[in-house]
Amino acid sequence: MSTKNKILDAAEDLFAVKGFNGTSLREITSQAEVNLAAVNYHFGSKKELIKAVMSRYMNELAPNLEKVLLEVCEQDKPTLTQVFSAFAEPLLSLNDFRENGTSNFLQLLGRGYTDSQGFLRWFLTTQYPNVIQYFVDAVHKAYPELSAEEMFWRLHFTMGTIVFTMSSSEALLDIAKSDFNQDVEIASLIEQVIPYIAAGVAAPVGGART
Amino acid sequence: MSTKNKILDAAEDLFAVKGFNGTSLREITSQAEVNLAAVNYHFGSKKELIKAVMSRYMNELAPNLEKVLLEVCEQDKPTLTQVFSAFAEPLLSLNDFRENGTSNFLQLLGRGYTDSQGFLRWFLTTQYPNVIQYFVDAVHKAYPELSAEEMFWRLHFTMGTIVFTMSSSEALLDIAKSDFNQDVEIASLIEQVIPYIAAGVAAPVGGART
DNA sequence: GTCTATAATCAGATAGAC
DNA sequence: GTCTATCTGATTATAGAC
Repeated sequence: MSTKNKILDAAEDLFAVKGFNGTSLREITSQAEVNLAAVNYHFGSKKELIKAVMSRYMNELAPNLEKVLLEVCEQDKPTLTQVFSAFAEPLLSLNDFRENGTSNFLQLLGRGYTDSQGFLRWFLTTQYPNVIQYFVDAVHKAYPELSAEEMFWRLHFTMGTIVFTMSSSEALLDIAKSDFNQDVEIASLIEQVIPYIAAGVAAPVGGART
Repeated sequence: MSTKNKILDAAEDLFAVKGFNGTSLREITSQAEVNLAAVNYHFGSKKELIKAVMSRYMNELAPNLEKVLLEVCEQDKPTLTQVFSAFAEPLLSLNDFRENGTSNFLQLLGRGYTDSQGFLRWFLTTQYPNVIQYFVDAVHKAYPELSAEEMFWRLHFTMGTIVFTMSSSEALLDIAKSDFNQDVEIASLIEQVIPYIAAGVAAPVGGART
């Protein structure tokens, strides 16, 4: 395996667990068993390394997401559950791409939102605008009564649910195991979150009474 | 104002924006206009300072939360919307406690969950167990069909929604302003999130079809 | 491309004068 | 309690030999 990939793999694992700020290049190169200077040789800087780690996943994921979201859009009257379920398969197939790919990617997503003051949000919206556009279209088709403002907020609530859950998923899965003797996999976690976010987005406008 | 409080105030503001890892003691003391050595004199270490910042809010908030949650529990058949709405008033009253108190506190909560690898979760569950217990009781009374496992997951989804939304609230409020010319306040954000989380927690067990 | 060595900077913490 | 000065160790990044 090339030095570049060894660095990417080690960086990904460490970033997911300890965050971008919390991981030093020394930890990365030592876990990757390469020389410290290799990071700057291959990537130029730590910031570029972070981008490279994220791009590797997004380049794999984006075409698949665009495909399934377009398919949902082509239906006459898609349901919100269908929209959110569409994410499951592309996300889970990241596990074939790399070991723990799904949870690593979602954790990185969470880290990027909170660690680096919006840098990742900028990166995603400028580099992968289609995914976001298709998603908004799909939700709009499933729930046309939702105004643009309400859609904006509810999608961010949803992003929060996913990203936060996944960025603390390791701890949560541990607690679930010790408290309920329940050996939850990332796949079933995704299954559990879908009804939650679908119901949240589908909530009646202007105050639910549930 | 005492040196100790000047440090607490500055630390709080910086921690909320840049996270615990991302804020140095030098930044804190310089913004507080006190000497660098004062932090270690008054608090002993950076970790203790973090605890002190969080405790100041929790000691203010915990009794109020316990009170309103007990009130909800005393009702015959509370609704989930009532349970979550109960949080609004104590949280918003943090704005009287300190400028931007509500959003600062919620951002700190979010930081603590992702920055420091579970340290804050440990801190809250061991130092303020009553709040959590009363909350779980209230939700159980409003939705008794929910099993302990499902409750566990849905409450963490809810925590994610709140915490993530608030930790990126500054950016989100900016976007909302420029995109929709909508001047949203933290209070109306809380109002908007309540139907979302109430619907999510209330989602039918075993797969919603919405 | 890979290495050693080191520069330049910044971190948290502390000793000791006042 | 507050200050200056400094220690110790870690960080990112780079220069230059091989």
